[in-house]
Amino acid sequence: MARRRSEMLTDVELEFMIALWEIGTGSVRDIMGALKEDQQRAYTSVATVMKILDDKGFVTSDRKDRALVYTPAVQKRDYEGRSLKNLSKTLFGGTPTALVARLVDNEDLTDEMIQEIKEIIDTRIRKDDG
Amino acid sequence: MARRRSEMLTDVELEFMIALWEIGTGSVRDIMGALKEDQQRAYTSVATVMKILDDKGFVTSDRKDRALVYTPAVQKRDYEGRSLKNLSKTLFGGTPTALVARLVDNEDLTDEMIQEIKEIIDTRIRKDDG
DNA sequence: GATGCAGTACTAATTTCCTAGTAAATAAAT
DNA sequence: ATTTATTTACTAGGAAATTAGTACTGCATC
Repeated sequence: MARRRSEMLTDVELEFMIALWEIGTGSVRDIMGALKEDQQRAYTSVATVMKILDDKGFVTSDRKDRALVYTPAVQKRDYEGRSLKNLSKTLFGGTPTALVARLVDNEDLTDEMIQEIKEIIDTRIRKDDG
Repeated sequence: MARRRSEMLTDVELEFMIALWEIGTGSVRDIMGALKEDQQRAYTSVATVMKILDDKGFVTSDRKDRALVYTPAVQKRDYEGRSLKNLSKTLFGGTPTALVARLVDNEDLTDEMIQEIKEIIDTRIRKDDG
């Protein structure tokens, strides 16, 4: 039986998308340059995965001179939201509150982080009221 | 070249683990019964994946009569935390605050949900102080 | 025109994932 | 005792993921 391709990125795909999001637009060579030290790959590996990302609709490609130049078709913030929704759905019964509960449960969150989170929420509440 | 097995669950593995977490302990037959309507599989499919989960260390197995009885070796709350940490690391620069910011950014969060989240945070802050 | 370089397409090897069938073992039933 | 049912072990095969080599194409330069 078959698997249909997920609408979520695989680990390596995500690495490459992050590199592309950072530089905005770029060729395979550019993306290679934007990859972190520990995730360097051969040129052809990057090219292959970028083509897959094109097939999946995560990027678009345009030819500039000889080289293909890739541009994100999905914005990082959108994908972040998609990831959170996915996680919420699969592991937290679709309730983001349960997700937050588990998050602040984490003992290695500092007081500063908690405070920051509180401010984010409060700001959001004020925005709704005003 | 190779891929190393991730310490994260795959989609189907997660489905089965959720079923097992719900019933606490159970045989392949029990897990099948705990699967949702739209994720029914053949007995042998479940058995195969449960064996993989055993290999990966997510469950332990004990023989009761003829049947193998599986028990989670990783608690759901631990895996939830692991997932959040993973997401935070890969997509939010390791800062949970950025994750929350994106979460409350989601327009289909109701006012009630936001309020609930606020209370979770406030409770956590009070707990720290007291 | 031959040579070299850059880039893409094609191909391939390996591993995991996913699904499930078949075989073998064991127990229950007739 | 033979059949039937249950369960695990073994096996298999296609799809996707990961990595990268090789071949081909187009351009520039000698």
